[in-house]
Amino acid sequence: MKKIIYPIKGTRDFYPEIKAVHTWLYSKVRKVSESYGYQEYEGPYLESIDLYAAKSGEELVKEQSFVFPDRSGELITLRPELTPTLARMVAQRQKQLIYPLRWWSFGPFWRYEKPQKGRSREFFQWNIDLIGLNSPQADTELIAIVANFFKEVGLTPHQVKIFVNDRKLMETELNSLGIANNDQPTVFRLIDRREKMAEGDWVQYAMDEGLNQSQINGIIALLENKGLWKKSSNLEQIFETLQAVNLMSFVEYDPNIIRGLDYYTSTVFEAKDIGGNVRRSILGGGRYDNLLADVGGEPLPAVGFAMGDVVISLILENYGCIPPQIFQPPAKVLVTTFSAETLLASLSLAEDLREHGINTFSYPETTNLNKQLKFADRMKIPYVIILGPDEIAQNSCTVKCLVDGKQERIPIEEISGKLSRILADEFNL
RNA sequence: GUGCCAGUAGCUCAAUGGCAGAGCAUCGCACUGUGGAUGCGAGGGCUGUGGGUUCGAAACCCAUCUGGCACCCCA
Repeated sequence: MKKIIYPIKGTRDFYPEIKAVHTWLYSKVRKVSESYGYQEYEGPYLESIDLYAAKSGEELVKEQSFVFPDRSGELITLRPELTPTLARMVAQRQKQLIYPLRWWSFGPFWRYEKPQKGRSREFFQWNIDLIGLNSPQADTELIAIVANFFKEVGLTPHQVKIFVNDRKLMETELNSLGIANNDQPTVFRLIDRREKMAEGDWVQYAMDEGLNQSQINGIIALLENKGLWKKSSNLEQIFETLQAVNLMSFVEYDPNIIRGLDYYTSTVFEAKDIGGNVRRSILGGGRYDNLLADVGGEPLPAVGFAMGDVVISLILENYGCIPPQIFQPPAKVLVTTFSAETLLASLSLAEDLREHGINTFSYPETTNLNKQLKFADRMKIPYVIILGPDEIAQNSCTVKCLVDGKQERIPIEEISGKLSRILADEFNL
C-alpha cells in the first residue's frame, strides 16, 4: 500500500464499527449522568496556557500539553483537562448560577504522551462535577455515579473497584510522623511509587528524599493500615452512605490512593481493573475546594471526577461488555435495481419508503441481483425488495427476508405499511 | 523524554543470508431473476522508510517512522 500521509502520532481513526462503540459509551455516560440530574455542558477546546499554569501541576502543563502560538503570538493550549475550564466558566457566572450545580461533559482532550495501550495523545473524557456542596454525602454521590456507571455497562465488583482515600487524613498522619506540610508533595510522590518499586529500592529512595528510618516505617505502617479510614469522619460517613445505598461492593478503602493533580483537597478516589490485566486507572477524581478561588472566583467547594475513553473501552472489550448489536446498518431495507429500464422505478420506491419513515438503501447502479443480495447479506441488511419487469407489470414488488430466505410478492401500495409493521415488531423501531 | 521488543499480501502469520509463501478475506466463473454452502480459477508485495555490509538481504549493521512493554506521568 502506498502511504502518502501518516495520521498524527497518538490519534485514532474512528471507523464505523469503532465509532459505534464510542457512541454507545457516550450514551451510557449520558444515561448515568442524567439519572442523577446532571446537565450536559461543554467548554472550548482551546484555552490560554495561563488557565492551567497555576493549578494543574507542573508536569501536565510543561511536559504534556500541546502549546503553540497563535498569529498574534499568544500561547494557546489544546486543553489537557476540563476542570480548570469548568472553574473558569462557573467563576464567570458565579452570581447567576443555581447551586448546587451538577454538570457533566464528554469531549476531546490532548496530552503530549508517549502512546501505548490505554494511552493516546488525543482522547475523550467524561467529566462530571458537583459544585457548591461540601459534605461527605456529596462526595458519595460522585462515587455512587461511578458504581452505577459500572453496573450500567455490565462490569462487576470482581472486575473493577473504586479505591477511596482522604488527603486530609494523610496530611494529619504524616504530620504526626514529623513530616511538615511543605514536604508532603514529595512524600505523596513517594507513596505513589511504592507499588511499582522493589521494597529495598523504595526505602533507599525514601532516605534519599531525607526521611529517617522511623518515618519510613511509619509511612509503611500507614499504607498497610486498611482500617486507617476509621480515623476520618469524612471517610466514615462516605462508606456509611455507600453502604446505605447498597453500592459498597464496588468500593474499598486504600491509603495508597493520593492522585497526581495538585488541586485535590480532601477525598480522592480512583477506579481500577482488578480482575484483568489493564494496569492503568480507569478514572480518578476527588474534592477540590480551592480551585474556584484560584481562578478568580469566590470560594466554592466542589467534587468531581474524569474518565478517559481509552482505558474503559479496553476493559469493556476485555470483559465482553460491548453488545454486538450496537454496530448495525442504519437501514434495514435494500431496494435492488433490476435493470436500466427499471432503475427509476426502484429509486422512486426507495424514496417513497423513506417518506414513510423507513430507512432504506438504494442500489443506484445496474448490476446483477446476485451481487446486490451478496451486498445486503454482508451488510447484514435483513430485507431486500426486488422490483423487476414481472413485478412492475402487476404493480407489485417482491420482498425477501434474508434471515429465513422466504419471499413473497405483494401489491406495491402495501409495501411501506407491511415493512413498517415488520420492522416495528422485530427491532422496536 | 529514557530503556527493551516488534514491523512481511486487506487480516493472522511462515520463510534466519540463496526463486517471498500459507490460511482466512477479496474478485471472477459454475449460477445473467435471488445472498450464505461447495468446487475451480485469478488478482494482490519496493518485506514500514532511508542508508550500509555482502556475489547475494525480509533476515546482519546504522538511522528514522509507527506500534507494544517497562519507566515518567496520568484519563
